[in-house]
Amino acid sequence: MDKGQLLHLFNQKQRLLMKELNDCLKSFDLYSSQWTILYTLHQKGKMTQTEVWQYLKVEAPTTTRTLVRMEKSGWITRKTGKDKRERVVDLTETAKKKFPQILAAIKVAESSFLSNLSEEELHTLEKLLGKLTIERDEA
Amino acid sequence: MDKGQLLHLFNQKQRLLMKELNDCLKSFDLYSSQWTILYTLHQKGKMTQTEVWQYLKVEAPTTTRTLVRMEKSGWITRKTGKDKRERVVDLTETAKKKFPQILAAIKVAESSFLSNLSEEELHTLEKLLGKLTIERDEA
DNA sequence: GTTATTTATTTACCTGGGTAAATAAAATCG
DNA sequence: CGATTTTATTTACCCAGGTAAATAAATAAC
Repeated sequence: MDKGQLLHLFNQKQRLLMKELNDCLKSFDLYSSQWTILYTLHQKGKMTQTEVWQYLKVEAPTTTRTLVRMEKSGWITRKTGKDKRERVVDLTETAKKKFPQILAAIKVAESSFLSNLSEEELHTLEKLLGKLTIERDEA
Repeated sequence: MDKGQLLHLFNQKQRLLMKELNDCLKSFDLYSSQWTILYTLHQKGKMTQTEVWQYLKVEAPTTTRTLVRMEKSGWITRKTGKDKRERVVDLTETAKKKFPQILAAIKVAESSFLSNLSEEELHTLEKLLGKLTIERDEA
């Protein structure tokens, strides 16, 4: 088995998915990463920025930048908490109101992307993806 | 099956892989996308830029930029062909000489990433990834 | 042969992933 | 309490994905 080819395929499909999601979010003035955060906040409610990036496993500076953009475009608020170092992030009313529509559009795109897989294959894929790892030297 | 969660996992693993590959390429002053091009040129020999981006399914401007960087850092040459619009891309001697070492390092990283999958699971994963699609309206 | 169209590439500008280093506030240590 | 260390966030700067529009050369059309 050519592992390089397999991982190349993996990358290409990921880009294809991102492209499709961005396309589908375009009409809402949203981008895929922003949607991920929006969805997370909708599920979990108020979070500090650290909670956000740790949960999404994205680096802090990347998250900061995306959150700043989302604040500017009116999707979230970033209020200073009791601990004045931290920023508490929350959805705006507008975001909450628009959420169902966006979710519906996303679900269409996601279902389309996965449309050739049976329920069983979906489970298999999830299981196999879960096995992909980087072995890190533990100190 | 929560498709959103599955695709989120998909993204996270892809980022993990990219991170690992970039890490492993760091000592060669290379980046994952540059490696992909380097590998392609090693396999296929001289190519025009259009052949490169069409083969890798990456947009032309993205490819141009990466190729310019690779030219600057001495991995490739970009010569004007008979058709003066096109640029023919080729590996430098340095690149050819260093190639085996880099390939070896990459293979270690890739094998590590896939180390929890059996040969059969690798085939299954490839098959499932191949089924991921975006249905485009055909004109 | 001159004009119009296509094709290859580039430029300018987004978003978004990363790292390294700088703040600033809280917590800890002595 | 004052000094040190930790923690949360930000800033600056990479690389890399995308789109839209501009060149420039080749081709096609007239």
